[in-house]
Amino acid sequence: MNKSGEVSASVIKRLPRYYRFLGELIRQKVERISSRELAALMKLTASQIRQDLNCFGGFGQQGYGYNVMDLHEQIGKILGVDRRFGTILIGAGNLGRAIASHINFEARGCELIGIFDSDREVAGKVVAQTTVRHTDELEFFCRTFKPEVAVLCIPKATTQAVAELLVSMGIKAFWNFSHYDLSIDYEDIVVENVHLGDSLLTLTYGVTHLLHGDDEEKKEDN
Amino acid sequence: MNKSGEVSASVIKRLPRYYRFLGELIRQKVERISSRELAALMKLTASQIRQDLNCFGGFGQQGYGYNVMDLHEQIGKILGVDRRFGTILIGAGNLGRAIASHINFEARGCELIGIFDSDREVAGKVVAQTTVRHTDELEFFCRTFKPEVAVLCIPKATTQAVAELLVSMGIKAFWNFSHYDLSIDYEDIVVENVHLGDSLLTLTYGVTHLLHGDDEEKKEDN
DNA sequence: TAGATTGTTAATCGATTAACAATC
DNA sequence: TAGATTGTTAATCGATTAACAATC
Repeated sequence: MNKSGEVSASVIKRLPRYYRFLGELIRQKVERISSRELAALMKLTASQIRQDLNCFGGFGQQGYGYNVMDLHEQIGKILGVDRRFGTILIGAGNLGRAIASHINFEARGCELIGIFDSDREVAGKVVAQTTVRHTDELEFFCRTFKPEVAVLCIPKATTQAVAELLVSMGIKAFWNFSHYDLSIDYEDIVVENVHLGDSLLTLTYGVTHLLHGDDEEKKEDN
Repeated sequence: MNKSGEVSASVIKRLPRYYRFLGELIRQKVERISSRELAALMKLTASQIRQDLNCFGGFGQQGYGYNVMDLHEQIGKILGVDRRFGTILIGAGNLGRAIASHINFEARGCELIGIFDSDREVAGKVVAQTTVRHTDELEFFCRTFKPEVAVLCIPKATTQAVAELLVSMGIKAFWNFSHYDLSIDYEDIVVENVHLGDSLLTLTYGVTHLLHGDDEEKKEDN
């Protein structure tokens, strides 16, 4: 945590991983854990864990460590998993359909209430228990149901325009899978870009240099 | 770049994005660009761009800037897009099928030569011009075709075991979409974990705190 | 040559790690 | 109480930014 109450992006990015590991520990019936033990498990330092958690408050107890269930719940609250942000998905192609059916939105504070596609062939089909609507209905839908989060699985070329329309309809956050770096000029819009292609290229870099004996390499991401 | 020839992970993670923006500039027929102009476009500092590029060599020319085509090609070579790493994908569920058809592997130095699934109902079906094989054939396939990269789109529970088998069959790198943090004990294995759930949670954090007037918020990733 | 912009060194900033007093 | 482990401050490390001499 810096001078004011701001939590740095590095810390925030680690929170979901803590949440995930704590969930797993609950499943394994672990009741308490020390920062040292958790660090060993997650391949971090105990120091970092304590620093990270103390950005949000003192969740532990000296001499004991952390109660797993309690810490899991606290981090969940910080992340907002108890929310129900109305969420729409635009673009029901291969990727869009996979995201819609593969991701547990509810477990992450979002509720998928609408799927849209500009292709009239696709509209009407059912994906993840939801009937795909044509994008013609988008504005009416937004006015009626006021979704706050939009998942973009549309081509690069249309992304900027669609995003601007959605912002004007009240969308507050984008989970952007399009190949485009969404940088809205509006303030107070949250953007999370997922560049799968970039991720694969990072891997390619790794293999390329591994096989070429730049003997430093030993990658492990999170 | 640190003392020895090692390039830091932060720099490597930015390379694909440079590559992407330069590709776009080529499409727009831009011939040359200065670090200052590129920085404005990518929302970075000119200093950072010059530092990053100079980890790999002097690609620019004083008083002129960088030749876009040339720089694009150089970064491509560094990433390894001119390679043809034999690549297999395990798990032809929703996500696996979407990845197989949505990602341009060839443009990123990988060639998708096999898709596998443990479900006999799925095996035999065609995904991305490739017939899905049953995992029974996996070992024989690896011995025969010697793939180096594996894309894992399988459930959490099976990931560790599958990964270990694949390492023993000579796989050098994993693009891991399973919910599991793959940390192979073997050295010289490259892992790129894609945690879509974590990414969505980061977004949820953003919306949660945006709407709650932690007025600092103004997120824009990578 | 003069102007522009790089490559590179030095300064700053932030994030991670170490240390330890507080306390359960 | 004694032992363990946190919360937090201080030290270190690395990454980003600024500055500027080199050079096209």
